Amino acid sequence: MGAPGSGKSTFCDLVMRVSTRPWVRICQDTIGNGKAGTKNQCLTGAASALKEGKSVFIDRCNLDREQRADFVKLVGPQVEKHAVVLDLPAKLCISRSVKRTGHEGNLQGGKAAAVVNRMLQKKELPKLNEGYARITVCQDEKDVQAAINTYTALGPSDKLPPGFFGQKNSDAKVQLGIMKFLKKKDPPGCSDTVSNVSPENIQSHATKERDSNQVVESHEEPKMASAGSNISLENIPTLAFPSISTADFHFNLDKASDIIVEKVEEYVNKLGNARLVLVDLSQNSKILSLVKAKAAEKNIDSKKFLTFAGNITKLYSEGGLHCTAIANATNWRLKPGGGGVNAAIFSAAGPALETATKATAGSLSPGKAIVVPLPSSSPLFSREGVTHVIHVLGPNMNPQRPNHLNNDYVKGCQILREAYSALFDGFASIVRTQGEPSKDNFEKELKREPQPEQGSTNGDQKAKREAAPEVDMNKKYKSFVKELGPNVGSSGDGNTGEQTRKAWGSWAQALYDTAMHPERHKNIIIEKSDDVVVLNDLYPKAQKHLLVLARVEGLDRLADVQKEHLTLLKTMHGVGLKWAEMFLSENNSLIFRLGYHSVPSMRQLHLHVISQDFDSKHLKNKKHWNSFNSPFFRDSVDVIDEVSQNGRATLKDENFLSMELRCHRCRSAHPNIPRLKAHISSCQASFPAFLLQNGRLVLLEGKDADH
DNA sequence: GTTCTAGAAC
DNA sequence: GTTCTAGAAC
Repeated sequence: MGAPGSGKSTFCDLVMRVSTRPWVRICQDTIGNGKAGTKNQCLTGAASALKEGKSVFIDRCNLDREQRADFVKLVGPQVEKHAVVLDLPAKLCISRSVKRTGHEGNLQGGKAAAVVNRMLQKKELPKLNEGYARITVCQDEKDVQAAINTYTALGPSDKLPPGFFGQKNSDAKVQLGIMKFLKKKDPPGCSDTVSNVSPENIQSHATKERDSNQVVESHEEPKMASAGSNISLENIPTLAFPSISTADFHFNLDKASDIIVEKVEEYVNKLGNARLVLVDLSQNSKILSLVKAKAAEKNIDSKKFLTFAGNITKLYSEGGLHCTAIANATNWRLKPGGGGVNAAIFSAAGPALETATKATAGSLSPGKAIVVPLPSSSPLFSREGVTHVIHVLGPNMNPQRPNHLNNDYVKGCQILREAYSALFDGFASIVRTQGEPSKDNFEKELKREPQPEQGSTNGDQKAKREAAPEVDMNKKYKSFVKELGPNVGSSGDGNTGEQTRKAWGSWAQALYDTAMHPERHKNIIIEKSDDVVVLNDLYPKAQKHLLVLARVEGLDRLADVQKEHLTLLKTMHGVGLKWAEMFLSENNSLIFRLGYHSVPSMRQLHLHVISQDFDSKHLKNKKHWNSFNSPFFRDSVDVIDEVSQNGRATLKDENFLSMELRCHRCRSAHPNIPRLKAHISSCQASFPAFLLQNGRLVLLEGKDADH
């Protein structure tokens, strides 16, 4: 399965060239005497090849379930069905498709892009319950090569293990480094096969689209919105737990990982929609990779069980992962200290946890766990949204410590199983009694704290608002580890405020100087008050693009913003809004968005007020586009919400800037800036749902960005 | 932030 | 040959 240009034919060819298995490739592009044929021809061809005892590749896009269902149904269970999904970046597929139809000139190329876009919008990843014994999802060239190797090595009577392989993050927000893919040489000999990959799809769709514009204008419901935007947020009870007994208690990692996976598998379904997260501080954690591999083998739902490298006491503030409960691998006295996770959690939770723990129990025996509700005075509660700590004691295999099991792994494994059962039972009891402890609850809890600066007028918005940060493990984790350094551990607080900051270059000082010395810049300033200065962006990226500068020394960027700046943020928003409305009164077709760059290039906090036409000669590169049209752009309304609730705004990774180019309305992908600009100049699709909410878009009253 | 430009992509 | 991107310099 895969879009045109994803490399299906190449895949088959490379396998068949070396494989000792009798393969037959059924390709709709060539099945009609070397020309494109029909689906029925493919079905018949496949059936007869199977009857002859051959193995068959169905070389066909098969992106939606309906298309592939007939092939799965073709033969009974005696024939094993596999899916290999070439889920490569849209841009790469487009680029290859355009290349192979290029002889017809640009128009053809443009249609290829349109077709790939359209097809990808219909993409449904296959599921095992469609009838596949094995599914392999390839998301980059490395995955593809691995799958090629796997199938090449498959002898005539060999079998592959069943299950789902490959990451399922179909809604990955960042697809980086397209150029890296393109720079790679195609495998030798593929150039002659590439030319006949699925032209039928392109031709037939291209014919249908002959009268339409060169690029897809999706006037349909923008399905891609859910894939590329921030709409879906995890809002579910989550337990973060460290690996029990494998650190100080020296429990064998391989055995421990087996038990973790076994117990997770047992509980993951009992827990309903709740989620389990195995956490380890180390970036190269052996236990994490063992567990990850074994969980994948067992096909455990990756939405319900994840592994996460990071500091368990800062999962929300540093990792963007909100966990309702965290497990503490403690000692039998339930006392702080001793190093490791126990020391870290007691230290981060403050004396409140010690008191609450004492009130619950005096000691703990191996294999047991106790649930301790965390008082709201604990920083773990207020900062991280953790409502419960579950202390758990595992078996001790460390001969240097008292009461060790003398290498008795029969007993050790039994106790470790008990420990995880007790832990997950404890979590289950929280889930049951709390109903749905969610981010919303977390936010409600936070709101209980006195917030003098906060008006009560927008409470309604808050309830609907999408809770703060998305979970984006890889990105988050990378920057997170960079900040913490590899060995920052149990010491607790104090080292997280300072991030690695680039120094400002001389060219980055212009806005700072304007804000601090407005009198020197009278010619460009269009409004000035004690709090802010407003000016037109020197290189506007849209018809209307202005900046509202904060006039506070030391407030260089969003990362510097704290709760004390809430009033200022609201002032800036108000000023920006006023200007947007002024522009709207002159041109009622404009639509505005107000927000900040997560990592600005210019010093001095500045709010962008920018019209959504992006019609500008200054918009020249990917960074320009993505800085306004990826999660890197933080809407002012969200920043205000986050700062008022958490005291800081979430910043998104700079990697978003190299994300593939997608239309901000219909979310279609485009191979380069000129093509993107040609598309957006006429795309009238409705904006993604995310932008239609909470006043993120500013437009004329009565006008509807939805139509 | 932009400009410049080599070299890749087309 | 022309278009486009990415990285360095500023």
